[in-house]
Parts: sequence; C-alpha cells; structure tokens
Amino acid sequence: MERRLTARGRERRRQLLDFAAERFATRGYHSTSVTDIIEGVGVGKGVFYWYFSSKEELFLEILREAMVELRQAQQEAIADEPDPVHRIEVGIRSSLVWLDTHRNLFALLEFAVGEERFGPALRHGQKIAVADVARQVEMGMEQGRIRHGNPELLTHAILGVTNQLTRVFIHERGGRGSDIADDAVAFCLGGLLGQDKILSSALPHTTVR
Amino acid sequence: MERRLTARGRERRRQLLDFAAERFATRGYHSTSVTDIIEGVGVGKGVFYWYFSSKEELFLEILREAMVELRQAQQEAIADEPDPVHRIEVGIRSSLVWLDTHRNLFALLEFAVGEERFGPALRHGQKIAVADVARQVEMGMEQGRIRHGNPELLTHAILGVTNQLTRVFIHERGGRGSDIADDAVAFCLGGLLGQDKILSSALPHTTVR
Amino acid sequence: MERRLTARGRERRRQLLDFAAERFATRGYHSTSVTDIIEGVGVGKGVFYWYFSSKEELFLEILREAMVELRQAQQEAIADEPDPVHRIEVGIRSSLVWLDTHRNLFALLEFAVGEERFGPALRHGQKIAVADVARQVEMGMEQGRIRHGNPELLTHAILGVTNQLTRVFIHERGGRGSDIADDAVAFCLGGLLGQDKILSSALPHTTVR
Amino acid sequence: MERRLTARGRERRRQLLDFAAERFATRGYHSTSVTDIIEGVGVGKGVFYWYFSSKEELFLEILREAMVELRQAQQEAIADEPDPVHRIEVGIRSSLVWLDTHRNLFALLEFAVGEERFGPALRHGQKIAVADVARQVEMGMEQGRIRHGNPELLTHAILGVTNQLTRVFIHERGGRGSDIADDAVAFCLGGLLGQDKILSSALPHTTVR
DNA sequence: AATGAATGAGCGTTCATTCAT
DNA sequence: GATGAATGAACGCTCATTCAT
Repeated sequence: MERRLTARGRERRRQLLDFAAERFATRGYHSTSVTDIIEGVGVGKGVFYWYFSSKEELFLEILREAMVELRQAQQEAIADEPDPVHRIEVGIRSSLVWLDTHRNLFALLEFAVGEERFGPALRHGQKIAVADVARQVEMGMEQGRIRHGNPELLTHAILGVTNQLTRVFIHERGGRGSDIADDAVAFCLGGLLGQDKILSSALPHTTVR
Repeated sequence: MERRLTARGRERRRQLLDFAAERFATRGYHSTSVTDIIEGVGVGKGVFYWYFSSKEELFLEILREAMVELRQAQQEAIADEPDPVHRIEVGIRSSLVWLDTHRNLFALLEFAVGEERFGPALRHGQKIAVADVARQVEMGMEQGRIRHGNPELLTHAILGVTNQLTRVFIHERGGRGSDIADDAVAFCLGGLLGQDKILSSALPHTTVR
Repeated sequence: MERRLTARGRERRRQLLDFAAERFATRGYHSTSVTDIIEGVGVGKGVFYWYFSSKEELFLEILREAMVELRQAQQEAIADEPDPVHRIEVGIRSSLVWLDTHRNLFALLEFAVGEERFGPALRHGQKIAVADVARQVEMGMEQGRIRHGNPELLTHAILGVTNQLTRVFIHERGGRGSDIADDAVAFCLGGLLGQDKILSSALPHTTVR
Repeated sequence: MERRLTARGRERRRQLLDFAAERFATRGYHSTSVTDIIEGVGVGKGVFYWYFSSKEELFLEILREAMVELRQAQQEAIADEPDPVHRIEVGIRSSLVWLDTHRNLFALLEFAVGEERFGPALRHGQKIAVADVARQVEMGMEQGRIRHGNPELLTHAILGVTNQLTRVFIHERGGRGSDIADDAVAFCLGGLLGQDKILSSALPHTTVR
C-alpha cells in the first residue's frame, strides 16, 4: 500500500477520503458500502482498492487524519499561552470550535469508540491528546494552581465533559461550539481547582447501593 | 408483538435476552448473528422470531432494560437523601457502581451511541436520567448551593465525566467503580460549585483559533 | 458443519454433490462458480452454505467420496483372491473399470493433483491405496513371485501406468476400461516379474546427458 | 503478437517468462496474478501486455518452451544410441534427470494436465514426445526385442511410470532423479519385454466386479 | 517502450428473515 | 411453540485487461 501517487492520484484519494467521511458520519460505517462510496465519487471499484487496501483501512485513515488535525488545532491554539491553566482553558475552547466546524468527524469518533476494531487506533490517538493536557494539569499542580490529584484522571474528566457537551449541544441540537465553551470551561476549571472539602463522602449518612 | 407469554415462554425470552446481551457486549452487535444467538441458547430460528420481531428489536429491548435498571439503581440510592447536592453525589456513586457490576451493558450503551439506529432510544432514556439529575441541580441552585447556570448542561457535564471515567478506568483498564468514585465526585462537585471568577476568558489576551 | 440432516436435507446435499462433481469435471474447478452450481440445482445461495462451509470444502468432500469408493471397489474385487499376484492384477482391472464408469471423478482427481490446496487430501487418499497394493507386492516378493525391489516404488509405477492409460485411452479418447485392461496388466506384471538382467545400464556405453 | 524485439526487449521477455514460471510453479497459476509478476520483475502493467497478449498466453509459452526443452534433452541423449531398447532406456533416464533439474516446470506440467484450457497444448506436446518413443518401441518389436503390442499404448505406460515416479519421489519427497532411474528402467523394460504368459487373465477364476 | 490509473464483471460468502412441516 | 431448510439481496474484494499520457 506504500504507493507513490501522482498529483491526480492524490486528488482522487482525497475525493474518496472526503466523500467517505461524510457518508460514514451521516449514514454510519456499516450502512455505507464501498459501492456507495465509489458511486458517489463516480469511479470504478478498482479505484477504491487502488488507493485503500480495505474499507476498514479507509476508515482508519480518516480517523487518524481527524485526530491529527484536532491535535494540531489544539497545539496551535495554546502555542502562545505560557500559563498552564490558561492553556487548558484555551485547549477546551479550541477543541469545541474544531469539533463544531468538523461535526462529521466527531460522529466518526463517536462511532469508533463503540467498535472493537477501531478501539486501538482511537485509544492511541487519545493517549497522545491526553498526555498533552495531563502535562498542563501536572504543571498546574506543581504551581499550586490545581488541586492535588491524578493528572490523567482529571484530564479524562475534562475530555468527558467536552465530548458529552459536544455530542448533545452541538451534534444533536445543532448548537455552536463557542456558545457552550464558557460553560464547559467553567465546569472543568471548577473541577480542577475546587477544594477537597466539597467532597461530602466523609459525612456518615452517605451510602451507595 | 404484544404477546401473552406462559411462564416457560418468559423464561425463553429471558434466556435469549441474557445470552444476546453478553454476546453483543463481547463480540459486538454486527458480529453477533441471530444464528449465533439461537445456537448459543440451543433453539431453532423460529423461536427467535416468535419472541422478537427482529435482531434490532432485541437489541433495543436490551438497551431499554439496561437504562431502566440503571435509573432504578440511582433512584433507590438517592431515595433517602434529602439534600440535593448529596443526592447528586450519591447518584454519581451509584452510577459508577452499577456500571461496574454491569460492564457488558456499558459496552452496549457505548456502542449504541455511535449507531444512527439506536440513537433515538438512547436519547430518550438519557433524557429521563438527565431530567432526574437536572431537577436536583436546579434545587441546588435555588438553595444557593450550586452556582447559577443551565441545569441541563451541567447535568450533561456530570454525565460526560462519569461515562468517560467508566470507559477508561473501569472498562478499558478493568478498575473498580468505587476506586474512581471519589475523584469523579470531587471533579463534578467542583464543577458545580466553583465560582465564576475562575473563568479566565475575561482576560484580554485569551484567543481561540 | 456437523449438521444433523433430515431425509430431505440429505437428498439436497446429494444433489449439490452430484451436480457439482459433474460441473467441476467438465468445466473445471475454477471455472465453476458457486452460482453456477446453485442455479444448476435450482436453489438459493444460502442452501449451498447450509450444506457446505465453502466451495473448497465441497470439492474436498467429492474428492474424499471418490477415493473411498474407488478403494471399496478394489477391496471388493480382490476379496476372494488369495494369490498376491492375482490380487494385483484384479486390482488393476477393477480400478480401470471403476475409472471408466466414473470418468468425471477421474477428471477431478487429475485436477486435484496439480493444485496446492487439494494435494494433502489427495496424497492422504493415495497413501492408503498405495499401502493396500504395496502389501500385495511385498507378499509376492516373499513368495519369490515378484522380483526384489522397493514395494512402494513398484506400486507407484503401477499407479502411473493405470492413470496414464486411463487418461489417454479412456478419458481423452473415450475408450472402454476393459479394452486396455489386458495391456495394462501385461505391462505391470512384466514390470514386477521381469528379471534384473534386462537392465542394460551395466553396459559400458550407456550415458545420460 | 509477432513482434520484432530488440535485444533489450528479448531480455525483458525472458525476465517475465522466468519469473512467472517460478511463481506459477511455487504459488500456482490462479494464485499468481499479473500484478504479482510485474511487481516481481519491477515493471509496469503495460510492459506485460506489450510482450504477452494475456496471462494465459504467457503460461502457454512457458509450457511450450518446457516441452521443447525436454524433448531436446531426450533427443540429444539418444542421438548416439543405435539400439532401440537402449534408446528407450536412455530416454527414460534423461527424462528423469531433466525433470529433476527442472522441478518447477514439472509442477507446471502437472497443473496443466488438470486444466481444461491447457489440455490441448499439452496433448499436442505429448503427442510429439510419444511419437518419438513409439517409433523406438515399434523398431524393437520389428527386431523381436520387444513383445508384440500397441506401441503407442506401451509408450504411454512408460510415460505414466516416469511421471508418477517423478511426482512422488522427486517432486513430493525431494529425491534425486538418478536414484530412481534404475527402478524406472527396470520396470518399464520388464513391461516391454515380459512374455505374454505372465498374463494370468486366462485363468478361469479371475473375475472383475 | 513504459507508466500508473481506471474499469467492471464476477467472485465467494454472509445473514436477517420467511416458510413448510 | 418449535424446527431445519430455504431465500436472495447485498457485501467486501479480486484481477485480467485497457487507457491516457
């Protein structure tokens, strides 16, 4: 599959990638057949397998590209920020904006989470993204700005917030990323900075079934 | 499908439901065929279609049951709690415990999120669960215990945290729900109670690409 | 694939087996598609895969049956013969007769020889058949009726003669097995009984490029 | 296809022929794609179709060359032999040696036997080879050295012996051609020279099912 | 003489669903 | 209630061949 492509070839590949991403996002991976894709692009079956070794590989390629792009957006956004807490905030905001402008890719990421096959690739990408943020969290802790805790876990909590808000308020309800950014940031920073005393589990009457 | 079932019939139905849930969770929805299920239970094809009109309906049934059970667990847990903030905390803890003891069902919920077909049913169930919690959040606001904001959005933020932590620390890494409960609660309550001043977006140099 | 079949099922299976054997023999394995077979029998695709796990398995099944049948014919033919040399002769004759009445199966065996995939099954079957004959050859040697030599090699020589004569005079030219039986037997017995002195390689002027 | 080739062109053609022969022999005709061949040689698709009109034609070309070479080896070997029986013996020996040193081509011949498409070409080549030997057999009969019979049939019997021994002892078991030559010659000459009296079919109790 | 891109019929196989018994 | 058999559309994929450059 290490194929040297001409300019025309790269263009075709892009066409397939873009059309497929759109289809996968709107119709789902399983409901989108290779035939759908090549008919949509207007080429023969062979073309598809000239550029991709399988439907699965195509999907993985889209997934990888999406994760790389999202990370780049985050990196560029925080590049000029020296303060770790600001960096986290700016990272959250830039993520929401990117996920807003690339809604179809968010749908793909959502789908991939629930699929055994794509889990590894997704976890790999997420590991990198999480490490980026966790480093800021750790720095914040060292500076006494963020309460003591497990940086990785806190990072996942942030990720959970941004993903869920994106899913519900942007993806399902068609809202704008910038509209929920303030709330997302407020909740996450509250979760990071908040004091331990708010934890009520010390109270004697708390029980869990 | 409104079928009056005998005791034996209900048992058969249960068998199919349980076996299918296990298979769907471990092997995935698409990789589990109706044939797999009926062979696993040891019955003929006709039996399957006697109890369920389609594979999809079977899955939806499992999904509905799971969501009802999760809600029941939460309701029972908070029944004795008068304080809204405590209720939220207890709700988070009971969710994590339930998701821990029903890992296979969590996998199903995860899968369903990414599938166009099961989105509506999932959103319907989630709507109810969210309304439950949002009521507590609202009450907390009225009592001045929780900072002002959109209760539904805050509830989704909580949901995002619990789901993500469950996915990563319980489902992927095989941890125990009770081990991450303190962190989840601390983050969420911090996010709910934290003051607005922590929001740094007021600072002049903050920009988002 | 260990499927309990009803009478009707066994009949269907037989239909598929017989039709496929005929097609494979006349048109070749690769040129006969699963679609050809099911259309020929007049059933749906699913039926094929209900009875056979793959086209390859179907072919192997036909192959196995053929080899078992051929061996049975030989065994029955020599059952009443006490003399090893007579047994060999009768074995040759019965083989030719069987290959004559089952020309399509001979074509399949011929094809299978040249195919990597079916080699093992074929060699397994041939091993058994060869062992049967080699035992007679050995006995003949012990009785001083057959010249000393490697029984297995001599058996393969016999096999080579019968196969080649079948291929050319029965299969290609449509002759009758009984018509060439005398010649085949004469040649093979000559090869088995002939004295060593006929080997001229001792002569000084014999050279091989 | 009657193309006037430059020296470089002939070289390319040879490269394709040799590489393809090797592949066909080791991987099989159907499992070797045109793409495999051109990638193995390191040229583009167009090159292939510049030298050969189809994959089938390429195979036929390899087949023809192999048969011509084998015949040449035999002819050269017997050139200095005046005695027909010696000629047959030397022919058998030289065949075994050639098939030993060209094992991959033997595999191709074996494959071609079972394929409808290549049968005619193979039969044509074999016809020539058989005629060569049959002439010697006939001469041997005229000289009273070989028992009376159908020269062509006896030639095919010889062919059957050499082919089967080559297949089993050289091709399958990796033995050396010269090691089985004595046995092959002994068996064949025995078959040719042996008296009619060894034919036991005259005995009253011989029956064939 | 040579290339990479494109074609598209055809392949073997799967599987949710229906049917006859 | 239950069975095994049957259906057939659809799938992902292959590959000999052709084409434009």
